[in-house]
Amino acid sequence: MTHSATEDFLQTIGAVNDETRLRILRFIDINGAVCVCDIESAFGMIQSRISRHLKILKEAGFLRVERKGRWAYYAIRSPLDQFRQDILTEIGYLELEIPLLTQRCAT
Amino acid sequence: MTHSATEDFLQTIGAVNDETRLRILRFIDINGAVCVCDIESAFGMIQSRISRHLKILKEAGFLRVERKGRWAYYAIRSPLDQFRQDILTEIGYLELEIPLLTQRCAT
DNA sequence: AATTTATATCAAGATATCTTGATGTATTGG
DNA sequence: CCAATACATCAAGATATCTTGATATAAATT
Repeated sequence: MTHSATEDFLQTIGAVNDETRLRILRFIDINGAVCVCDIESAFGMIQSRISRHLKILKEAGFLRVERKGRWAYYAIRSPLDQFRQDILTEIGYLELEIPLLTQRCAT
Repeated sequence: MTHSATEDFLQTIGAVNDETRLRILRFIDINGAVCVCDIESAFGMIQSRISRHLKILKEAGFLRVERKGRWAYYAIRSPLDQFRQDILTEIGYLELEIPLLTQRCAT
């Protein structure tokens, strides 16, 4: 399904209208490509919740996925258009609680 | 009540996460200071609905109000910070249905 | 002072979004 | 082949947001 510019705008805006997604987006921005279980353990949130938020961020054009074996690596989509880049920059100014990526789940 | 940077961001984003508000914001951006009844008649929406959306846009930092007699004139707040300006610019690219301001209600 | 006009706000129903727990699918390792 | 792991998706309840209609306030007009 294709999107009008307005639908695209609202989808982009809607994706960053949630603090959990802001934190996840920033976490990925800081750490680069990470798999779902990395986020899950760093944030202490259940998997379905993380998966859902990643899907929303991906469909809004902020993230890309690359599957390797059983893992799905999410990273900031590149290149980002100017507007999404502006949003990401703005998110960088917020005082979000971003957990540390202490250990990676992929062996 | 004061806001954290994150709350401010979410309030700003939340304000433009609604197509009606995008249209109202753009309408004001195009026409300059307008009163509530101008918007009401141009959009063919009931007054409480317009009033509510204006309040949300004002509290999110996009609009200012100036009261003159019984009218309340809403205009784009100036100066706008860079991020809100970026958002407003982006809204300018959308194909929104913006009604014409044919007649002003203030005599 | 009473009425009209412009605007704001509130309560209630409709709609959308978020979270959780359960289930489904695919890949890897035994 | 079977079990375990990583991830996706769905259904249901909780929460938030939007719309409408009713009511409140305040200024202007009579």
